[in-house]
Amino acid sequence: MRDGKPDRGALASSLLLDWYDRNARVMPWRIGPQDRAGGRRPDPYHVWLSEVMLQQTTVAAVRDYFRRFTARWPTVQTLAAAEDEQVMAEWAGLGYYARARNLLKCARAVAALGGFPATRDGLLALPGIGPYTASAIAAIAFDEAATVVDGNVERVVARLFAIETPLPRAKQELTRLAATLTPQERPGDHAQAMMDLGATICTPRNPTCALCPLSSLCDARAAGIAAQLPRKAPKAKKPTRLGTLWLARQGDLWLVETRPERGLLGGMIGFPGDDWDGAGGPAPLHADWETVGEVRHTFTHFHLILTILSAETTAPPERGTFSRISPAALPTLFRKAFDLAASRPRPST
DNA sequence: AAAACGTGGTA
DNA sequence: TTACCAAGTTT
Repeated sequence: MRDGKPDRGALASSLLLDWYDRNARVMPWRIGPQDRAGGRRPDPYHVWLSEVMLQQTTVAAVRDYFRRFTARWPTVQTLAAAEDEQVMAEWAGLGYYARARNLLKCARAVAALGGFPATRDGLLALPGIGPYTASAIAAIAFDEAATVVDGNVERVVARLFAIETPLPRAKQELTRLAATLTPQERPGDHAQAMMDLGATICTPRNPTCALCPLSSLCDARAAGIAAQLPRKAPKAKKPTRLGTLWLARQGDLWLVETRPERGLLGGMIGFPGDDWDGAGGPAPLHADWETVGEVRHTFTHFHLILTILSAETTAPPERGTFSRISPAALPTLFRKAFDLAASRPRPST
């Protein structure tokens, strides 16, 4: 620019936006580039809700959850007024349950404020909103020229500038470089374009460079190392843990307990179990327990193999409460155990 | 600052 | 089956 050379960031952004105008993915929470140009704005509530759901979660998994949440709670005020258990139940199966707890805290804070803060800094102060989400909402809902850096953007930028430093060490440099691409005009479309490009063209394994609007500017492409970037530090092997789950039944009622707010599956309904450390533990009530099978499940940082014990009983429990449950309100691990025990034939009365 | 925190799809 | 990956945040 000042030196007369074309600004690489501005050129990249321009090419990217042209591509986005023709190739933007359609999503329930998104205002497409055409409507956007016509002056339509996305509802900040929709942007926030979708962004939180999309944290470490695929678009395919989020779609139906987003539709159910917005059908049931059309505004942040209605969500703020919802009961915790209802929101946790609606989130069940989506994972990372701290998001749902923070979602409610955030909705209540926003309702108390009378609306969403319109700046990145203001958004950053809210629970469950970190650097990525604050930038995304600021850019998409409020046209702030904030730089959005998610896994897609890290990959696109690492390749565009051929950054060979492995993640997470490269994070700061990638953020700095991503900022050189962020335009003052259409920052929200730019952010979504970067993510669409990363999700559909500049993919982790086999990038389709032939279709990429930025291929002529891409250093990694020129060096023939696009598919090798970004480099990542090797991950630790997951340990395997063993445990037991007790599924006690009284007709249509099952013995369940609400898990502590903090920690794994926090705040969710679950069946009583031991500590999943292989040591076993006392059953929640005295009964003639029958082994009905085994459930294997993998969490972020360990594999789990649970023995599922079941009993039909009227004995008083030492833990938990007998309740009518909806399998859909259970985290996936417990839903697997439920499916096993519930499908078990039992003596008719 | 490293570790905790879910799930389902894909190679 | 195993490992990686997906619009990260919190402690």
